Amino acid sequence: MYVSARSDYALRAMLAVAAAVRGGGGDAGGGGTSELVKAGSLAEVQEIPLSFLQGILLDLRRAGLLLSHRGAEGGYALTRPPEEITVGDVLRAVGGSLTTVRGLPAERAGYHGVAAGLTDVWLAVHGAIATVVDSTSLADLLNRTTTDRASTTS
Amino acid sequence: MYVSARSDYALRAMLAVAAAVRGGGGDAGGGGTSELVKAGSLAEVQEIPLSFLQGILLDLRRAGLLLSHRGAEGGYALTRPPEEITVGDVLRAVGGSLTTVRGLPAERAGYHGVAAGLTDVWLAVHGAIATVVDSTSLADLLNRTTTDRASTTS
DNA sequence: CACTCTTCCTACCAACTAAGTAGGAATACT
DNA sequence: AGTATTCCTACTTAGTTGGTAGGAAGAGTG
Repeated sequence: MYVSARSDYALRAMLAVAAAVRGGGGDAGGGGTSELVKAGSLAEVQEIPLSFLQGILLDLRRAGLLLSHRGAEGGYALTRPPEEITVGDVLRAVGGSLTTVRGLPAERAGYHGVAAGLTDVWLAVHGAIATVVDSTSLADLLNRTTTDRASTTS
Repeated sequence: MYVSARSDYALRAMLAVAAAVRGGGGDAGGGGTSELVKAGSLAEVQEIPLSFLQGILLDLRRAGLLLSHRGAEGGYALTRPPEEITVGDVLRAVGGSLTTVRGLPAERAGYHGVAAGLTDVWLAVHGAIATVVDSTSLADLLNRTTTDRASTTS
């Protein structure tokens, strides 16, 4: 499994958005879509090149994971609570299929002869990966961070 | 998980070697390293560019999965019975680590702040993949091929 | 309306990797 | 000596990845 910079950045950005809403405004907010986070602040806090990040945020919005507002007080917010967004959702939003064999989506690798059994292996691997990433939500990751390992040194 | 052409070819070549020994000579051979398969015949039966395959076979030999002999009646053979060689062995021989985050080997991705929990996700994914590929041997794949699905049309 | 701030979108660039090729040196057998 | 094969290095080519630049479109403010 190769995790590209794009996927990595996307996850970090989503986590940062989720955390900002939690810590910044908390549960007090009443209205509809308050607590927007700007791309610039995401880039800064997670050390991601801003213009690169903007393209990623666009993908996440198109995939329906983020909503955005332009203008002076614009920014980004999650469309769903962090409990309902999984790592798999984010990965698929920016990266397409989870497993590919030479660029093709696993099930149509086209083997002949003695290699036919390989298709099953790739499908099994795909299933194993999906199980992990689809059962881990952003909320899980945030809790793990703040309770379990509060800023360990190096 | 991206399966490169290199990894794919490596697995198919190993399977072809294992099958050739099985079908060609069987258990009759007495001496040390009989039943050598030539790179050319592997390339042909699995439709792999020969000179590309040669580099892959070299990696497999260096990793201790194949032995080779030069000269007129030269070729390749497995160093261990196909029951004791797993898919994971082959993948690691040609591809290095199974999971990488932006080129780095998973455990040293270097996250700060709210993203710290991601390391655990990648380790879990790595474990899930390893479980699958390390519990599937070449012999498993050969049996699956010959019994379960003997040359299905298209 | 003018101005500012931010997202949006397109095009582009540089570096790297993957896939494949070519040509020859070493080695083994006849 | 001669031939067949593995071995090894260097190279080419095409595609992807990571990152940058520059503006157009929208949203609020005085």
